[in-house]
Amino acid sequence: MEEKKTTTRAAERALDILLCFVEKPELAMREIVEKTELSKSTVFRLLATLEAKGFVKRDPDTEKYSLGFRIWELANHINRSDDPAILFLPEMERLRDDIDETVSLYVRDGLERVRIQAVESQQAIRRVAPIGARLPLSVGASSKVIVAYTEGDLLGRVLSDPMWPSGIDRDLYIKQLQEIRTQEYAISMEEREAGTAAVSVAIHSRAGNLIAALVLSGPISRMNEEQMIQYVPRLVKAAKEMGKLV
Amino acid sequence: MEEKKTTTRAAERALDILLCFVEKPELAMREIVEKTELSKSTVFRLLATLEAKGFVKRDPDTEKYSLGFRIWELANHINRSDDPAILFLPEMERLRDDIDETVSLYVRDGLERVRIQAVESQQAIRRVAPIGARLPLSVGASSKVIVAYTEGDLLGRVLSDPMWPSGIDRDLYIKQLQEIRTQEYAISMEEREAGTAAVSVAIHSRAGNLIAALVLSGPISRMNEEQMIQYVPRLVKAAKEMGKLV
DNA sequence: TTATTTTGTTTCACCAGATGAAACGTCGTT
DNA sequence: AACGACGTTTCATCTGGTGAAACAAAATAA
Repeated sequence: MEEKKTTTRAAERALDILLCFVEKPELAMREIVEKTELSKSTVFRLLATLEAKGFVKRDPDTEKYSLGFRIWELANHINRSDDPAILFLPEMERLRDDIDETVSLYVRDGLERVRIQAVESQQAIRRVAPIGARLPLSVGASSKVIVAYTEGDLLGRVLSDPMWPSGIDRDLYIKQLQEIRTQEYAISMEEREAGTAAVSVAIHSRAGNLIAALVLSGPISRMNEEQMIQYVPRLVKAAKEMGKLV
Repeated sequence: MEEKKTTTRAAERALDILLCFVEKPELAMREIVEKTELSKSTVFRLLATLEAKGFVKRDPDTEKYSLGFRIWELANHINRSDDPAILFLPEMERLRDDIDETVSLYVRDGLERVRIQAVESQQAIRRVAPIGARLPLSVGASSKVIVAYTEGDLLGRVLSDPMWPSGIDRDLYIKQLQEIRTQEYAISMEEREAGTAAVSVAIHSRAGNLIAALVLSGPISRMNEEQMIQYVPRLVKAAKEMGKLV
């Protein structure tokens, strides 16, 4: 699509290696070679660089790599309020007040999504949304948003996950992802839970990275497809506002 | 000194830029150029790379850079128990039990040190050590250990800090740093607080990075110079053990 | 206002140094 | 002993990272 090449390959690759640890906390060099599709020598050298700077460490027994103390050090210097869960809360509340359905925020963790923030509708019948809940990436509107906008071979790994539900058609799933990328929202009707519908959009940073999936969910009695589509512009607006904060 | 060159320059430099944010949470490009002593073009390109991957973000108004959401993301995937404050606690307790003086752990934050962990002596007269206390890098045994083993121009910045105490001789301070690097421990007698003495050693990661300063402190009535020097081997042993954990 | 400085962005020719293939080492397994 | 899996090192090739310098934009001075 866009062709901007003001980036440095070697650095880019080193950062990619760091991001591998989001999938799995401990990695052998071989696994990193597979994930990044770089040559053994390159990964070896970049890992040596990262290790020398303390960004990764290596267990001398298992010889596996994991994130090093520098990450911990940097994390201490990142503003607590940079946590999307805190940063996005006011905008989520505004959205909930406008529509009065439950609003959730999901980020990916490996092959799952985690609800890191939620504000519930104030109606008697409402979707309850405990923070911290973990759900698979195979079903649900926000799952598809996350997979649709994540670069790399996440899709392949989700599809080949042994936990993939036998009731779900892989080809349909792939087709839905395409649709999501063009229409920029995802809808699910009673996909994971009977009686529940949801509509989700992606939150991107200014640089274009996927930060999280924003979801509006409620009972199908109030949320038919037509209704949900009418909510989309409001959702998109909220996601844009949130993106600006990151 | 040591000549190992299995590292990648570009990646190394990108990581150096990230570490600049430990000093100051918001940096203009110019400041990063100064700190890293790289050329403008290089910093510009590397920042673009870091921004594209979400490791730094740029405030569109001030045009200043700060750490991005990826750091937050990685931080969520680092084991909570990788925090030195938790990781080193058992070894600190062992040390305290052996010597029965207060043991503290300091890390640097800008031009200060922060006590991130402490276990106190169980004697009636003892050094009390509240966790979270912030002290200047100009005085105290652990300050000098931190400055002595930190690469880059930390020393210059400490010396030119307007907060430098007028009572302390800069040349003496520099000389003491040299001594610390050769003898591998630092001693302070009533330097910051009357009646208190301290002996400190560095904790290095296996890769050779300074993680923290380990300090034993107590009343001068029990801690004369001779006595403290006898404690050094035990301190060094503890620091070695801790270094293995990182 | 115009001149000057400071800071950020883009271009470009050069060649340092990043790269991947392949060889080598070192385990553990059959 | 032969094999395979994984990590390490070497090396010839040539990509792509580099800094200087030009350019642009914005702030400050005059």
